[in-house]
Amino acid sequence: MVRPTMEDVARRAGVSRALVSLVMHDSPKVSAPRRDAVLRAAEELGYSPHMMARSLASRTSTVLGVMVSDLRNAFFAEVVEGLDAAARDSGFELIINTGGRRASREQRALRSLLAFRPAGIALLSPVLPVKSIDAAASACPVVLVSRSTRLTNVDTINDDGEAGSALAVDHLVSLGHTAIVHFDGGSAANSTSRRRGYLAAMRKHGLRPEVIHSEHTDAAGAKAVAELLQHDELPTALVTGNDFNAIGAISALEDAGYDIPGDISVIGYDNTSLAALRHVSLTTIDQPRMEMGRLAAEALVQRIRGQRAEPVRQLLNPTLVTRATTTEPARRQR
Amino acid sequence: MVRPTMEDVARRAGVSRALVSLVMHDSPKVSAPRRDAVLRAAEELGYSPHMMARSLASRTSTVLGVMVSDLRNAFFAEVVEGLDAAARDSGFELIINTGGRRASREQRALRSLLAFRPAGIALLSPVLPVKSIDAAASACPVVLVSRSTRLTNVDTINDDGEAGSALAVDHLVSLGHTAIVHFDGGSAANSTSRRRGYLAAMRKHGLRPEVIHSEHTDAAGAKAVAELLQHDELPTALVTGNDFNAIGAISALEDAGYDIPGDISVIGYDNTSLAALRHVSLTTIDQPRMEMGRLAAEALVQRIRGQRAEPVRQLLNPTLVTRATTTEPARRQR
DNA sequence: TTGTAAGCGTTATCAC
DNA sequence: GTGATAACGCTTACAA
Repeated sequence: MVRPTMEDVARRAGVSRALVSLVMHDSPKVSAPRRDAVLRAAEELGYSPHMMARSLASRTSTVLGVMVSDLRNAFFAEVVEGLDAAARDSGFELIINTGGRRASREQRALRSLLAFRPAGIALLSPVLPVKSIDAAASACPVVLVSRSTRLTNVDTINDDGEAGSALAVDHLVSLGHTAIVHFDGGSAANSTSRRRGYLAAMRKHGLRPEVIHSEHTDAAGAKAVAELLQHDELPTALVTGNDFNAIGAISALEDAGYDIPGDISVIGYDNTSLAALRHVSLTTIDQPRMEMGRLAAEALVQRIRGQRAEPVRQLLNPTLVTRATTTEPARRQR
Repeated sequence: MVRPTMEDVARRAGVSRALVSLVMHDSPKVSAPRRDAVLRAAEELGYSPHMMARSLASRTSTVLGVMVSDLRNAFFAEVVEGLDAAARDSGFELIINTGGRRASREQRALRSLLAFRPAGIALLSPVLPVKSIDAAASACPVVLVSRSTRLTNVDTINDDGEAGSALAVDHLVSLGHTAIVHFDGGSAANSTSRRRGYLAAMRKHGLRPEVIHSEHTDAAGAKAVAELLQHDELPTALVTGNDFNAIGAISALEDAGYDIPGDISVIGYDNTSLAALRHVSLTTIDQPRMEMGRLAAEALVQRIRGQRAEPVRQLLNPTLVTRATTTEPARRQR
């Protein structure tokens, strides 16, 4: 388990350590024969540079710290995948910690990351207090995904939840719907902006908004439908808080004898992989999650390279994915 | 961005660097007043130890390298989550790289990880050649998840795909089914053992097996049903290669006018989050994915601590999750 | 072009 | 208990 060092390579190649260092960074100012000798010696010994030692000596880092609440959440997993791809392109490695959406655990995770003196840190939807974020930002560049801030030394990458909900409402209105109800996402981080977008869009079209409180699960979607069924008159369309909620709602509506989309159109949010299943085929709102990860990494790299000082405020546009759960309203109201 | 060092803390507390080091490791052989002085100085300066320097000087590492093909795959995301939890419990951090299931990329990812001189490495379902794995194992402890090996210096954590399929067949047989068809997973890494388990279980029960070639997607499931419908006589039950395939099959069968499970019982594999949706409510086979991650981390930690030299060969038992897509066969055959 | 030597921020081994 | 001092594996002026 004891690996060869630069010293070993130097000795074997009959040169100095500094020369080996130059070769490893393929510096142009090394003569061909020496370079070959070094490369051969390294090859024979199975030498590979020691990143930590390199980092320490050069006072630079090729590590990007990432704090994510939970990788099982497909949203974060995709953002991390985007981060990873962009980081690799720029020669960085990811060191990942989970925070479980609990401030205390996030605090610890952040401290661990900082101990590696990373070149930059990406915080995905953190619940950390602003002062912790500010403190981190004074140690290295920081980018926030799915969270806003006024800190000018911190970049942010967000998806435009208001625009997404507006897209959903606009789509339904263009199909002829006027009675459109929103199932909201309760305490989830993104539900406020989604609700706000729904309300604004309804008002814009001169329609009366109605919000039923729900959560981001299929059980909650079914429960919200139960509540809805108490009404004298049913809406012709539903804008749900996310795909799971939509699936639960559809299932409950079908159980109650309604046809989707014949009787009621339903639209989800997130375009999770299940929305694409032919069994589900859910019309929904897509956010460019991988893209968000890429942009986060790029924002960090720019700051690391000192190419930018002003904060970046990315607000990504969601798009509508039309599938089989939305159509024109039935004529039953006449 | 220039952070205080141990030297700074020592100076401010009026002690030597060595003493600060002792305090940071809360060594018992430091007098209370000195310890307090050091702690206060550290606090005031916002000092935090430099992991890389510590690693270098102590010739130890608190880093676990992880290579995963794709975090968007829920299976791997959950395994990583388990790794992360167990690593944190033992004081390790994860540094993650993706390999995209391409040997060349995996090779590069592995090299990157090794450059950090990690304490151990976890390879999730790698397609790397054995010799690369062996080479890595000569640098540090290595654990393989979802891949077997004869290398005795490498541990493996696998789920028992044969047992899982047998569980599915046994369940159906106990309900009274005899005409049970398998949709296999094609070129996927796990499909061979699942198919083998199906075949063995059918033989065990004295039943005639029938395999229809398919893939791990819902579209493939639907396609396999189309093929099935050419038959004169339909089976009463389906053992599919995974949950997506099952959903696609169910959807296609319903479109063709069959009731699930009234006419045909269907069983999935993986217990993905979508199987639990009430709209789907799929009977399926569950593998303890988080647990696999935990065990992988523990295997590494044991080797790192020198507590074990013999290889670990974990074969985890899957379990049957009974939901709404399986029931007794209809009597139509009489 | 190549070598020398002084760090980088720690830990570890000694003396005291 | 506490403090020098020599590593750890590498980079980087600066000399040669």
